[in-house]
Amino acid sequence: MIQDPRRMTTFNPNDIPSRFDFAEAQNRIFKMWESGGYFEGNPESKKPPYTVVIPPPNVTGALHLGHALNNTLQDTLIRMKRMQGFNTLWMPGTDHAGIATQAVVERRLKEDEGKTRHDLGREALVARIWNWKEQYEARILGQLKQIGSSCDWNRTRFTLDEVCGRAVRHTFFDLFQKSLIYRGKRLVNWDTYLQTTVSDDEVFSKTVKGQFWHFKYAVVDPKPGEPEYVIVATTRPETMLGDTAVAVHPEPDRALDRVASELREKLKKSSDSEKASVEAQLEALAARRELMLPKLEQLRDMASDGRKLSLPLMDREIPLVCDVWAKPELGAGCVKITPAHDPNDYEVAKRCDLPMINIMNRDGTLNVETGVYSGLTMKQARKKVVEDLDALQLLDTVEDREIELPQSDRSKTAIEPYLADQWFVAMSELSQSAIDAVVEDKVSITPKRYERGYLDWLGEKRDWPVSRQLWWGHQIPVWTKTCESEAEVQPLIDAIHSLSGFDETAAAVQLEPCEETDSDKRTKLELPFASVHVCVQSGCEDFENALEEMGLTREEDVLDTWFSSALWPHSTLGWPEQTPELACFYPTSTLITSRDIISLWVARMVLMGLNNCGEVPFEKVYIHPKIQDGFGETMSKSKGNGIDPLDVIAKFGADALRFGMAHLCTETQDVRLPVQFECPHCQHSFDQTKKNRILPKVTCPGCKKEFSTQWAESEEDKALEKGAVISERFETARNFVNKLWNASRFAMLNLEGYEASPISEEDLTVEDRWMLSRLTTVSGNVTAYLEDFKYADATRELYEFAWHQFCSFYVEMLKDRFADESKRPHAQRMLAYSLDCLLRLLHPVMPFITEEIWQNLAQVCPERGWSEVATANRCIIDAAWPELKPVWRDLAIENQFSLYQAALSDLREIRNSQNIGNKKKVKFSIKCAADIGEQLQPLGSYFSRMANAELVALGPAAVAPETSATRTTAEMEIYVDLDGLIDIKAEVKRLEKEKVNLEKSISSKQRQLSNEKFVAAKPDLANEIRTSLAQAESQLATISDSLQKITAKL
RNA sequence: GGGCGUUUAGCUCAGUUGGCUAGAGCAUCUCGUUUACACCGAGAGGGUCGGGGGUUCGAGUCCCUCAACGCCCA
Repeated sequence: MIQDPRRMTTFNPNDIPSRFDFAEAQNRIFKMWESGGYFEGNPESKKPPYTVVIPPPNVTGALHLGHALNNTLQDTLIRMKRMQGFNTLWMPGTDHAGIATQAVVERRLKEDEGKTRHDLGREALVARIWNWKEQYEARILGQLKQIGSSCDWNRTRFTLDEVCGRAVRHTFFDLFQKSLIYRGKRLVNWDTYLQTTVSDDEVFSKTVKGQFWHFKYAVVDPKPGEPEYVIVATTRPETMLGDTAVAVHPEPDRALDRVASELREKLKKSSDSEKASVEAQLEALAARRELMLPKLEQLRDMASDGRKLSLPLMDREIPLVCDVWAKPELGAGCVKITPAHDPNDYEVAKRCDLPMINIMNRDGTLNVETGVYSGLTMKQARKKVVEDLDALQLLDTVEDREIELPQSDRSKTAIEPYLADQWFVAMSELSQSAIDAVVEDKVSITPKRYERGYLDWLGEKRDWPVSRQLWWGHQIPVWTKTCESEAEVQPLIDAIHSLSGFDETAAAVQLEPCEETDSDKRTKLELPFASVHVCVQSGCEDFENALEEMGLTREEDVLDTWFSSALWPHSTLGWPEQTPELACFYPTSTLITSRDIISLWVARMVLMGLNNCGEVPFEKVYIHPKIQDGFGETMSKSKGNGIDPLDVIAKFGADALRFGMAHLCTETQDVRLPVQFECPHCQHSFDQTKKNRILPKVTCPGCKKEFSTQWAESEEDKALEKGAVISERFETARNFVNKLWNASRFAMLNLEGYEASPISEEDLTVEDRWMLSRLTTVSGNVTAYLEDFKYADATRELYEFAWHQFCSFYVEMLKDRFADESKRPHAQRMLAYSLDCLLRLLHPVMPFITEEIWQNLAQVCPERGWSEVATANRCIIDAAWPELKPVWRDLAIENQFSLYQAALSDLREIRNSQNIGNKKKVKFSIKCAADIGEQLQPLGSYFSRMANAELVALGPAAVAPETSATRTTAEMEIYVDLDGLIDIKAEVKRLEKEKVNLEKSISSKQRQLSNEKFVAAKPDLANEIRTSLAQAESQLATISDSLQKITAKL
């Protein structure tokens, strides 16, 4: 009986339950680690640093299994590094997730109170979002801790907190000063519901049924021979109100030639099934060329001649222009140009210097530019425009057609291309730096195939629109005043410069000339000359106030959420302050994330890290798989197939969740995780289907009772108990936890009387040496696998070793030795030593159970070791990572042991096929070469425990008993004496099968050896095959002989 | 349309540079409560490696092609 200081109770191995009470242990152990300061990175430490920054989860909601995977992998890595003696820091935090969070809170506001954000006002809405954030952040951090994440929680950051805010402002100021940030009018994706710009990444396109409308635009004063109308086609008739031109192709003949030659290329490559269709297209094109080319050339000439068209409904003359955007192979070959509402038309307008007319208000209704259509929604306007054109007999034809409609991922409403003032980051130089970092291998991406997407995306060097018309985010630190005339500009700038507090480190000035657009000219008599923008550093409130007194107003927009995320690796360490943390932990070591944000986040972190700190933010990036459900669909709450990690933890435990996650994490592919409902009444689990996963309540097929799901809304449904959504795939891991727990329980029960002492090499038995050899190999492999992010390989190796080698063989064999007083002390030391190593190897993946066992082990054998005995670390979390002596790796011993394993497995198979009860002891002989006999000799006694079989003869002289079952391996013949027991038919059947197998194998080997080219090319391999052929032939002879004998008894 | 990935046992996945009878877990079947563990132990059955073609002495593995599925970018 030993006092246990942790529990202030008496530790008795007999009291250890046969199952690990993970629910109780997890919280207790996590608190112990946290209060012990084990998670803390120390910037003063002399140890080499190892840093990981968490991909900050969005505060929009709870974590899902993808997060569980992501954080398991990070924690596994950081725990191994901690044990390897690094000064580790895993930096935690959450992301404010701008539009996503604001959209969630706004939706709730609308649903619960019927209010919009404008009813509430900026300050009140932001306060509400902060409230939401506090709630969800607490939940998210709680989830991360439940998973076991060993982050340095005292350093938890939030992308919108003061420290990150300072970094954002500093960065913005720096880029502004370098003129890498500028303001301009651009066509943006406008979400009319949220009334904000959304980035390209937040837009997805949906294919819907629509129409393709053809209109006639009259030619103004056509010359003789010229058409009276041109026909244009569109899927969006209402946009014609903003048309400022119609384009035709400048070289229709060459354009048609190019299309034709592309088709011919395609024809060469296409399969038989496709050929007919491509040929038909070519013919149609040729016919079209015949028919249309003169007309297209005429239109081109009209355009060059400056001919104008009359835009119906608007009474506006618009030019006919030449531009390559027009497609001579389609329709009438003319395309209407709406620069302010279509990305392609916008480009045309820039090339042809066309006016741009904005016809939309921010809420998606039409503005005053559209005259009588003003105030209508797009949908209403479409109907009216079509009707009005029809009434004027300008509607030509209408075709049905599938169209791609851009949708906002945030509001799920249609996106309108919209011309707006936006702030941009110029990407040319910044992108190049991030490209170079990867090309020069300063940042390595694993798996390597993801490099390409990263490089391609950065290679486009598209400027980054960073302003968002939101209230939740970092407000852009720019104050602006518009100057009506040139004369005002310099005095204003002078005045700003002479303000108290102005200096170049605190404020920067940009002048933005106003772009002339046709629209501006017509709506305002006098065009303002320019805008003066002043960007202000943080901590200059007085200066800001002074600017406002001068009549400058602060930009209302906030920054894209990725702007602050891009700074995460250095902002969290305190940059721009030169903190000890920054000096110690930057650049960080490894980033572990998912592939969908390689460009959005990873690439931007690299370029911002280089810009701000002059060094890459991390050396390695590991991209992990994505988790899908059993149908290959991504998991999400909105589909009903999302699994809450906490449900998995509640049912299987955090270690099982983690082991299961790591076990799934293979390099090549995404993983499918079939999803089940678990009945809260009878714990029966059954597969989710696409049908039942969207129901508010489900009937359990086991107990026939109903339970509710996440969709329950009615009072009646909500009153039902809620069923969890889980996956049975974690059972394997849970069973493994149990196995480990019981193996260690066995150890505690048998370590009574343990006396610490160095292990004497003389006392090592064959099985000890085998265990040491395996342990050495496994620890080397696991280390290498984890360093290379091969999590699945590492867990497979550990599972196989712990279960099928350590438990099934080594522990079983120890039982005999524990029974022998003289062998007991050495056996105990070996058990303590090998279990100790195994626990360390498993700790990164399964931290809780290994810590619990470690501390229990300390109760029975606090002092352990090999050649030197020392008191084990108090906690396994910072125990040293196992480094075993390479000389222990002994293939000869492993081969010797596998002889025993092969014989054992044949014995067991005979017992089973002959249906011999466990309690019936059998006698058997092994006929083999003398050296094989010598190798088996020391292990011979273990056949008794492991197969209830007594080895009566071993070696070349052994003979088959009169009535026996026979098995052969490459090196041995095994005869089990079955006098009075034998099931002859079963044995005949078994032997015949074996005979067929051997014959198959022999003929395949003979075929190979008779192949002269093979023997010449691979002599070594041929020799091996010769040896194994001889063995197989000898086996066949034995089997045939036995078969003959036994058949005679039938 | 472009790029990447996947297709191996009923399910989820391994399978190094081509080389002996293609492996594991779960599920199925048989036997078993031998005191660490029934969340256990022993054993068995189950695969023309998506289809076709090629290179090779030899292809799950390399090449071409067709098909299906998934993801990313336009």
